[in-house]
Formats: sequence, structure tokens, C-alpha cells
Amino acid sequence: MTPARSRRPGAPTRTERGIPEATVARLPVYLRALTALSDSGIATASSEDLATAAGVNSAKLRKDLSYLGSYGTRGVGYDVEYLRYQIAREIGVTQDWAVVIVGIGNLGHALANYSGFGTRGFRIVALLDADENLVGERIGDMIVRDFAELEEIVASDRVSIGVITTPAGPAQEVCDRLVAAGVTSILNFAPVVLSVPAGVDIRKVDLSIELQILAYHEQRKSGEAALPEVPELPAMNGVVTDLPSVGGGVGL
Amino acid sequence: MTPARSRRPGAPTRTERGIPEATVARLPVYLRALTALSDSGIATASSEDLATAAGVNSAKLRKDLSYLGSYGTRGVGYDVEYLRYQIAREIGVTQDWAVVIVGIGNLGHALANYSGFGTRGFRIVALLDADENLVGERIGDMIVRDFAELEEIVASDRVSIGVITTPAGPAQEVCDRLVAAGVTSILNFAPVVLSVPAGVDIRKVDLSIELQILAYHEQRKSGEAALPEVPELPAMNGVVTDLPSVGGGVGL
DNA sequence: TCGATTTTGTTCTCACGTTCACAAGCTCCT
DNA sequence: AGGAGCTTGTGAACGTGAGAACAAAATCGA
Repeated sequence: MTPARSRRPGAPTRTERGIPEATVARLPVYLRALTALSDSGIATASSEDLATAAGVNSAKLRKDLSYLGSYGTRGVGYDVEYLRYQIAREIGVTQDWAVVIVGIGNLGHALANYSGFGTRGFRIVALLDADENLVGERIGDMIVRDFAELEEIVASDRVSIGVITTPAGPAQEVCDRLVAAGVTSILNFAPVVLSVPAGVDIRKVDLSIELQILAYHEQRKSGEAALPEVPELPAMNGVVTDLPSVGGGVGL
Repeated sequence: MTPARSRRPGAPTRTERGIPEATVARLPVYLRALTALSDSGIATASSEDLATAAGVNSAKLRKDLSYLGSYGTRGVGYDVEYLRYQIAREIGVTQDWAVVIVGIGNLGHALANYSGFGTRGFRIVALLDADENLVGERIGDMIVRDFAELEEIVASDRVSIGVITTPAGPAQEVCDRLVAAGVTSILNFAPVVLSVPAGVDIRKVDLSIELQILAYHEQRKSGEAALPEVPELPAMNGVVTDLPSVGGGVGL
């Protein structure tokens, strides 16, 4: 097999920068699909095959891949292993990323036990909590350490990614500490909007929001008639006050 | 997904009678912000206040709210309680939704313990697992039941939402069972693409995808030079095979 | 070598989402 | 009453994303 086209350094648009966000968000999905195909012993796959495995349509998949370069072969398809490596490299998971988890409640426990941290490419270097009663507890092959050790750990282990699994209350403070310590990417599970300085990336995972989105569509499905009628004027102290604390929940 | 073929150019997709998907996804965030304001004793808020609390810009917030109706007062702002109720009603969380959780591993445990299921509007009616060793275990005030009882539970409790927290392997089968039993909305935590018939809504939460997206941006930040050079030819049995099972992890 | 066949990479067009900017509308003050 | 000052609701401009369609490359067979 010969390279489709010789790419010299400085060649046209190898789009080293400028992959659209929507595409970036799908690359991990493609990566997983490729791994599955690889595990099934499949060496070559067409955009159609891949698209099916990833749950998207083939035109979109081809366009996404075209941002990375020309890694397919016309008339043939994509070499599974090769493409997998290219995507992994583009995402950055050919190297290990050190991760700290802050807040060892139910969810923190679950993540800590997440076998192999799900996929490799990520390595949990510390589980932190401010609760004295938790510090010292053994989870898998790790031991919960005091949140006060954060700065030291981040510095010595070159940690760039932090996961926040605290309740909503302390989340912003934890976030600030993480940022001050040098963490530049944060995955937030606390049900609160965190503010971070420019240059720090933040992503949020929120169970109750997901459920509410489902509920909206569910409501549409089960008869529009089920919609309660709108009180036309602000009935502030009547119906409204009966509403339970919707949307204000405490952390996982 | 969108049935309406007769649409004017420029008009956003409205689900049935109105609200764009992107807006629906933000309504729960506004709801939470409103609840926070309400808890702080604030009775009225401008779009600017609200936008800040929700982490969006005010123009977007106003446009989003305009899809629901005209619930603000020009020159004044929004009545917090009134708007909160209107959004809750639109989403459908003024009523309770029955939820089953399937797969009581680490994550299932965490979700089951999620106090009050985070926000009300949702009520866990059963924790299910196929593992004999887990069935009967007490979690909070619930007891793990056998997955075989699914159909019965869904029917008697009018369950419309299912949460899948199994490993990737059994996820599709669990999904099929849920759908067959009458569940029409599914929240999937298993790292696999599920296929469902039309009419069933599915949303996915995937930790490792979130981390990979962060890693991509992180890689960009820490010097572009850090990018390993591209092997020009498909080095299929060399470098590539060393790649660990990126992206193919087992479930939480 | 040439043509048939397959499948990628890309272009073109339309739909969707975000943001700007401002008229409409409300309150308060004089 | 009338004007000043705010803030909402929305029309229009702009940018991003999705999908259809097709030309360009690669393989295969005669």
C-alpha cells in the first residue's frame, strides 16, 4: 500500500488547528467504534461500516475524518488500526494524562473504581477529600488523601485534569484551588455553574439535567393534553410555592 | 428526526409546537439558577442577572425564554417564582416521573444513593440487576430486585424512564427489554451505541468521552510541538499495535 | 491497457444556533 | 401628563453544522 499523497512538512491544509468542536466531540466515538471493530478482527472498514458502528451517517463521518487528513483509501476504505492510531494521536490519548478526583462520595467512589479508568490514556494519581473520616480509606489500590495535599500532588505529578465530584456547595472553591494549583482542564459533576479564568477548559456532566431533557420529550409524547393550564397572572403565593425544590439538588 | 417537511428557510426546528432542542437543553440550567436565586430570597431578576447565574449570555437567555411565552416585564425583569414555575411546567417536572435503574454496580449504587434523586420530579421505583448476589441488597430505603421483574414493575408503576448503568456487554439487551416493556426514554451510561426504535428517546452520558474531549484541548494548550510526528506509512504491526485499548473500556 | 466498480474527499446548499441591535413597553419622577 | 430610564422581546445578520451529490482515486477483471 502506498501513501495516497506525499505530505511534506508545511504542506497545505493538514488542519493542524481548526477541527470544529462538533467533530472533536465525535472523535472519541469513532475511536471506540474502531476499537470494537479491531477487537472483532476486522482490518478494513468503509465509511459506511464505521458510521453504522458509531451511530452517525457516513457523510458526516467522512467529513469529520477529512479534518484530520486523508487516512482512507478510495475504493477500499480505512485501515482500522491505522485510523485508530491517527485518531488517538489527534485526541491526545497516545500519552497518559494524570487526573485527580476531588470529592470521594458515592460518585467519587464509583469513578475511582472505574476499572482501568475506563480507557487508558488517563491515570488517576490521587483521590482527594477534605473529610477527615474519609482520608486514609482504601479504594481499589489507592488511598484517599487530604485535599490540602492538592498543590503538592498537582505539581509533582504534572496533573492537568481535575474531576470534581463534591456537592454543589464547595465546588467553586475546589475549582479555584485546582486552577490555582495549575490544573487547566476540569470535569465537573457538581450541579452548579463554575466560573474559571480564560485558558481553563471546563465540561459539565449533570444527571438531573439529562433526566429533565428526557422528561420534556416524554411529556410531549404522552399527549399534549396532559399539559396543565397556565395560570395567566403571577400566582406567586398560591400554586407556585407548592413546587418542590426542582433543579436545586445537592451533589451526587 | 424532524418530520415537518414544509418549513420556511431560517426557521429553527421546533419540536411539535415550538421549542428548539438547544433551548430545551438549557431550560434545566435556568431552572436551577432560578431555584438558587429563589433560595437567596431574590424575588425579581433581570435577564442579565439570570444569564450570569446560568452561565450564558443574556441575549440567548431572552431568546430562549421567548419560546415559552412572554413571562417577563419590560423595564423590570422576571418574577423568579413565576418563571420558575413556568419553566418547570414546560419541562414537565411539575409531575413525578417514575424511573428504574438497571445495573447496580458502582455507578448504579451512586445514583441510587443520590439524595432525593437530585431534584424532585423524578422518583426511583426500582433498582434492578440480573446478578443473584446483588438481588436483595438494601441501598438506602430500596432493595435491589431481579431484572426479571422488569416488565411487571414498568407496567404497574407506569415507568417511562429507564437508566442503564450496566457494562457495555449486556446494555443493548437490557435496552431492548426496557423498550419492549414500555419504557420510552432511556439514559445510557454504558459506553456503547444503543439502537432503539423510532419514538424512543435516548441520551448518553460517557465519562471517557468527556475526558477525551478535555484531553484534545489540553494537548493543544501544552505546546503544539508535543504532537508526535505522523508515521507516513501505515506502520500497522509496529507502533500501532502497542496502542492500549483506547476507547474500548468496559462500563462503569 | 481500458473500462467497470467501489469508496473516499470535497463542494454546495440549506438548516440551525448565536449574537447584535433596537423598537416596544413598563415604571418612576418631575 | 409627559419624559427619562430600564429591560424585554424579536427581527436580522452572521457563523457553524449537516447532508446530498459528485468528481477523484484506487482496485479488479478482461
